[in-house]
Amino acid sequence: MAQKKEYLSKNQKIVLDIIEKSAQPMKAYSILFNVQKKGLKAPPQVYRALDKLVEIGKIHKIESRNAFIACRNSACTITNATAFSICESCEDVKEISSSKLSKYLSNFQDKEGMKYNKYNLEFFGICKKCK
Amino acid sequence: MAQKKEYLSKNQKIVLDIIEKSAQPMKAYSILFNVQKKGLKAPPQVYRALDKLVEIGKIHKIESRNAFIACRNSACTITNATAFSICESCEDVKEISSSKLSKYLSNFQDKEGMKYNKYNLEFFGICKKCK
DNA sequence: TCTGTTATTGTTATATTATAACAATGTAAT
DNA sequence: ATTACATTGTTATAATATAACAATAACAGA
Repeated sequence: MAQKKEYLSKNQKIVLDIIEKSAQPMKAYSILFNVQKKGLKAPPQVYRALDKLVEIGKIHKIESRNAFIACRNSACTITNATAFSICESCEDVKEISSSKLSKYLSNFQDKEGMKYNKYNLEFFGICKKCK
Repeated sequence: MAQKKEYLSKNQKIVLDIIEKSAQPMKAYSILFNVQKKGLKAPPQVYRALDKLVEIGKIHKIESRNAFIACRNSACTITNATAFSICESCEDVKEISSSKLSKYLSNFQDKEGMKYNKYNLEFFGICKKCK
């Protein structure tokens, strides 16, 4: 599950660790604040790590929130098909893993028959706790 | 089709006009630059208009690009179910209107049976022109 | 018409998110 | 040792967005 962490650089590990420990998406500058004790002092150090981690699928960016969440899939390489549920009240975010949904969207074609190699879907609502 | 524009305030009309004239999504500060001749001098004036226009569905925000695009639906009130195709080469963006897709997503339930009142979907690929 | 209420606008300042540019260091193969 | 390449460190700045408050306009009810 965490095997691939071995291939990560020092800074990438540090940033991934802090995101994985968080139950919720973290903002870049909140990450920066939290890793300053580990020696990462400047934004580029954090953003570089974030870029790489997104690229390899260890984390995902929640675009509507400018925040980053750890990927909980066992494989953690799915960077091209992401879906999230976001509670608009408590801002709780969960990754949705529905093979039915991902099949449907991965096979989606538009009117001109164009297919896509990547998508990101964000659902919004009020979660059970907040209801 | 443009009936509802009557209910918009002066600044809202100015901002909507410029976005509607653009074939592509516009960034907030590009909008600001373009409306300065019309008297809107500061970011808050643009962002307020953008917020309102998004709220009433006249425009949509492309979250992955921090840009705003005019809604081409006749009704222009659909603010809660949006889907876009984005070319990663030329950055061309089109709103997808597929009743099949919107039905599928509007009815989607997660594992706990939770339904959502809103979603935003962004597809990425290479458009025909760029291929 | 007056008056209170609400929406809209104008304005300054500042917060938040993200990248450019370049120097320094580490790593690993030859 | 030398080269090549990835990673890190650092400073500065760009790009995106909001807070806070004053001024004005729009408008309904007394």
